[in-house]
Amino acid sequence: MAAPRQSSRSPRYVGIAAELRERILDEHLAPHTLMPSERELSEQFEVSRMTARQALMLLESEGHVYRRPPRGTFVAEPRVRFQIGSFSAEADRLGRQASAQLLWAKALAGAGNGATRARTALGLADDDTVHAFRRLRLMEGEPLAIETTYFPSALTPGILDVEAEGSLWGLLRERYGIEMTRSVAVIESIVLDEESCDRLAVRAASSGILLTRRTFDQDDRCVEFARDVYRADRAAFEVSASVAR
Amino acid sequence: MAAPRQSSRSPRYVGIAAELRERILDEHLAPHTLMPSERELSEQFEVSRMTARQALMLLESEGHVYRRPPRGTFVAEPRVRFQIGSFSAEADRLGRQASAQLLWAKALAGAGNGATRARTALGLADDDTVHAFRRLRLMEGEPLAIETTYFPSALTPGILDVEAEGSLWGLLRERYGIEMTRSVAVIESIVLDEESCDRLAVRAASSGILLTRRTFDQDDRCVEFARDVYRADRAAFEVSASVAR
DNA sequence: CAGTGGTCTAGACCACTGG
DNA sequence: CAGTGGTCTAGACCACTGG
Repeated sequence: MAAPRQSSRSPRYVGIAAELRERILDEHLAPHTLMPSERELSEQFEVSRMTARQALMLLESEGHVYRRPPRGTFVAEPRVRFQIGSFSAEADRLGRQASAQLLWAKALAGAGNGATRARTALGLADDDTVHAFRRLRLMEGEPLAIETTYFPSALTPGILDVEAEGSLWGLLRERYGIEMTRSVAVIESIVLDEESCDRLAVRAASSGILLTRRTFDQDDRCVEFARDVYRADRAAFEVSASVAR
Repeated sequence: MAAPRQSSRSPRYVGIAAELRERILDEHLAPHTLMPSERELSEQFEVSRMTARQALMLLESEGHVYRRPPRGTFVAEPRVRFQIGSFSAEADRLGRQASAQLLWAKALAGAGNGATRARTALGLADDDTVHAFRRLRLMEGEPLAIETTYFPSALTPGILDVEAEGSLWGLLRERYGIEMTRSVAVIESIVLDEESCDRLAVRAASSGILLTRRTFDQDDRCVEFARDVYRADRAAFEVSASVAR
């Protein structure tokens, strides 16, 4: 029940995490390799299970391992590098299979539901409606992001009736003659909410990257507002910018 | 010593965090307002201190509160929005005071120390040297980022002897006639290492945003490689991109 | 010196999975 | 049914700060 001497300066769990991290990196442990359980670690390092647990939780937050109760803790895969606004294109470039699972599609009017924010971003009036899609995006069958996309209803009649398992931007081009030309986005680090964690198959309160995007067409109209949530342990973003003078 | 019924579906600490989050948002608690201590919460909610602690740690990871032992837990400030490659410029735009604290400046040759990686990024040969700076960047006196910047030595003779408290890009322009024109960057979510946490005055293993950047000049030579680490709770990035066809 | 968060112990019960 | 991680208890000692 008593705590022992605090002889060394850095906590036990940090040292245990460092040793496990070294094992993963130095021995090039393959992704999905099973790690020792919390109880095994607590015996090996002669600490309580809560301390062993802290070490594994640190490694998880770093993206080195992932946890799948009640199966165990496993070595994680490296991150996928994305460019703004092109989940499908980036998958193509990497030679991987991208797909989308429609969660919902609806027309939004009035306030609330993100409709107000979307209308503002799209430069619409208060009584305009928007068409909205929420889709789970997967790469090689693994869920990586949840995209919520808003289009002005006036520009996209009938879009809600189309199957939305592929590229929405492709649909805009082919069906509505709208060419996306540039995007402006904000990227930030967030904690994922409960629903997102479920959908993305990560544990509660995992770290995520929020990308909020406005996309403009050939006439420089804002034709898309999107709020995309990515798994922070699996995604990185590549961006380019010209330097302001 | 025994755990109680697990009657409701969501954990106690999530509910406690939700209630505290609501207090902060609904009552518009001012940044730096003192929150209840772990011991106070454990009494109020009739849970053990470890459970109250879990709730506060969740709020901390969300950026709603920050902790300053042994003073207590406080309401956090909102995030600052950055553009790629312009700490000083963005501070100007926001009407805030930016500054830099030089941590070190040196010439790097041979392998290791990030020199190999910097040379590769800058397109240099193995026997070229690079000039490197590490600086703590502050806004209104608050540390927000640690920048590590590499320049080809051949292009920047004598740069190590200049005071580096201001804009390095300004220095390049005025002293070396180098105009930065565009940047390519990768943004990802990381866990901050021990030294970075110390410098940025956040707790061990806090979440950070890593921005790795290459910047090109008027002749499209890569003249800068940078590895910048931002506090995830205080920074967001605004980027723009043209759509690939 | 009172009070804080950080770390740690040595247990407990839970839902859930795969063999 | 054995084993996992998730949650939780009821304590403990620590370094450190501000009054």
